[in-house]
Amino acid sequence: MKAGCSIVEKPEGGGGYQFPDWAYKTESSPGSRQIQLWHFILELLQKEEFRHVIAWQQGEYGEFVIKDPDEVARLWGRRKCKPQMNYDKLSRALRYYYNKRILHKTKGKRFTYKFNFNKLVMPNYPFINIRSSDGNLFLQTLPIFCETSMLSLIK
DNA sequence: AACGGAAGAC
DNA sequence: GTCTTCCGTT
Repeated sequence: MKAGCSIVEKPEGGGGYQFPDWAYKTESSPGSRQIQLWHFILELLQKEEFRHVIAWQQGEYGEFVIKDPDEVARLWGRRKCKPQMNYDKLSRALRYYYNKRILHKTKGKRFTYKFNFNKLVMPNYPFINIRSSDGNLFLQTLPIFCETSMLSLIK
């Protein structure tokens, strides 16, 4: 067993889950293995405590900015028990998402990437599962859903 | 900073 | 398969 690998980062008390189940289904989803990087990114994005580290870019739905690359890498490394993780390696993993159509780069904007939510999430997770106990809060967290597929379902 | 090939871990 | 590690190139 590796040293320092027993960390279980569960959002506690105040933070709570603002995110639908599927965003946390990293270990319980059918046939799944380890946590995926894009799950982790969404997780950070969803918590206010990490807003100085990573945050949604206002104006562009699904676009986010890594404000502190070293810290994001450190947190990712801690989660994956990879103490040697850094932004160079993390960003290589992000680049592999380009062909998978999970992410793409916002060219010209430093440390800025964009989720392809409509391609990635909606086909995989039915609308019914995206409901949170607090609808308004959810809309703030993931405006992309309102802008794309959700609207057509609501209207 | 950002990209993507290559090899390897799991 | 999903990264992690390393690294030459742009």
